[in-house]
Amino acid sequence: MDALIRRLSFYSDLDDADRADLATLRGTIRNFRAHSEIITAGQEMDAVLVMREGWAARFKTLEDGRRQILNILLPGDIFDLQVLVAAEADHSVVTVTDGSLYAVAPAAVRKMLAGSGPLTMAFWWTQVQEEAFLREQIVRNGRQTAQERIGHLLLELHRRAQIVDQASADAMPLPLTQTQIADTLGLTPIHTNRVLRRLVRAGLIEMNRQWIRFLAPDRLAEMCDFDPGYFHLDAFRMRLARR
Amino acid sequence: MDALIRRLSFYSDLDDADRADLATLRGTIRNFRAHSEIITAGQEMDAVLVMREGWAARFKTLEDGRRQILNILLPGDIFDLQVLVAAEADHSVVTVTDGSLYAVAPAAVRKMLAGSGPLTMAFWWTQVQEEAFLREQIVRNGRQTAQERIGHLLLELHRRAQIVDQASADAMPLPLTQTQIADTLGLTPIHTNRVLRRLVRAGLIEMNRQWIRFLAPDRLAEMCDFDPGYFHLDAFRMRLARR
DNA sequence: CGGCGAGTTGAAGAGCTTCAAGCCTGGTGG
DNA sequence: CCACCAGGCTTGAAGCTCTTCAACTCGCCG
Repeated sequence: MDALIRRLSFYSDLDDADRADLATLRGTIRNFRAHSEIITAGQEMDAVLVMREGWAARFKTLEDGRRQILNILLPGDIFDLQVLVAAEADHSVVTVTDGSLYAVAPAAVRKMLAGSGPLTMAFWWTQVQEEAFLREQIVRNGRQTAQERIGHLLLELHRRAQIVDQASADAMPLPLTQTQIADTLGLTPIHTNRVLRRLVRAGLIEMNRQWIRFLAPDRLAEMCDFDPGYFHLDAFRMRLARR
Repeated sequence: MDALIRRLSFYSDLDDADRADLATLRGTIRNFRAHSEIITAGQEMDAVLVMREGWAARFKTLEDGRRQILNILLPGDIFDLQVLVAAEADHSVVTVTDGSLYAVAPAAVRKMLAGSGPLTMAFWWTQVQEEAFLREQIVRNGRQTAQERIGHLLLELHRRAQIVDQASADAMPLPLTQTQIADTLGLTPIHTNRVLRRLVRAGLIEMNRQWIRFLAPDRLAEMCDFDPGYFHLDAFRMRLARR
């Protein structure tokens, strides 16, 4: 549960008792291969799933096959806390890479959420953050140009990867295909490709099939109006300090 | 707290004790006029706000003034449950009409959430639903045409208004301006206008500045691939029955 | 070595935006 | 009481971003 501990610790200083509580939540580990559909919309859920290793993507498809990725899931991300109250999934999840996840019994999670300690608050936090990612996704796809969207998404993923120790200061693994990026940003793969090439030619990024390097992160951030305030990282630490 | 009770009751059968608990949550009533900014991004939050009467809209603006509405708030909607863990708002809220809201102390809400009764579950539910609305908004704006987006949004609002008794079977008050609809759907007001007129000419809807009537709801729903499954209404009732 | 998935590039076309102008309605003040 | 003004709605015309259709390349795995 390394990525999860790492992520929760980012918000809340967990002591040994908290870590022990977290251990009891662990549940079973399930491995998965790339491109497998872990959850299918309409399916009845029976466990809370937590990403352990690898990347995945929430998505919905329209009748005629158009696909929209809602959010990318990184290690440490929790999906379907909604299983606690909802019977069926309203969207699907597909894996991007090989990896593994924890499947936790809803009852254990519900018990943990009834508490009020640092662990509970940290969990709440991941949910608040997840919602902020969705909101940012709406702004990006609703009001930004293709170039801005791509830059913004890449910077968000980089920051999120850093939080769980999966990225260096100016580079990270990027296992997404250009089609997946396009489906995230409401674009066609063709246009996504053209814009990515343009960013490379402009000397802003460098990339291959598995990695991306940010050559001028500040210029990129300014170009696409990226302000990581919605991560609420500082705010939370301030609040902790205040208690 | 009529709309809130109405909404929570839709998911969970609240008995008198639950209603009494809810009453203690009531907090203070604040009135507002149309077009006032209730919450400004970056502002520190001190209360959980619940819509009582009137409509509002969450939104974010980019540096250069482009505006994106994230979600429309109807009576019974709860905003900023995130105040429980986050210090500052990451988006703004502006009112659409005159109205009023409840301001509830975070401590009271936190206590309520630590429970596990029908009231707590119903609150969780509103949050799950809210997240589903955000996801649907992403699909709409990412992969649907202007005409589909508009039809889909109108049908969603109608369904939500019905839940809190603010709409009849085929009509509802619609206080949004075309510019606000455009800002919700990532379109220009000009194009929004053109498409709305087209829907009217096609005999699908009838509207004026304050009202909309659905003349052929089924045809409209089919045209824009509207499936209210993401409201999770049935799923929840099933789960309740199962306990 | 053959084939498949992913990436790349070109050319034509559609949907939506931008710029521009006029209209309608409700509220305000002389 | 009515003229005026502002905000919202409506319509036209031109233009740009992104899409669609098409073809070709590259790298990898069987």
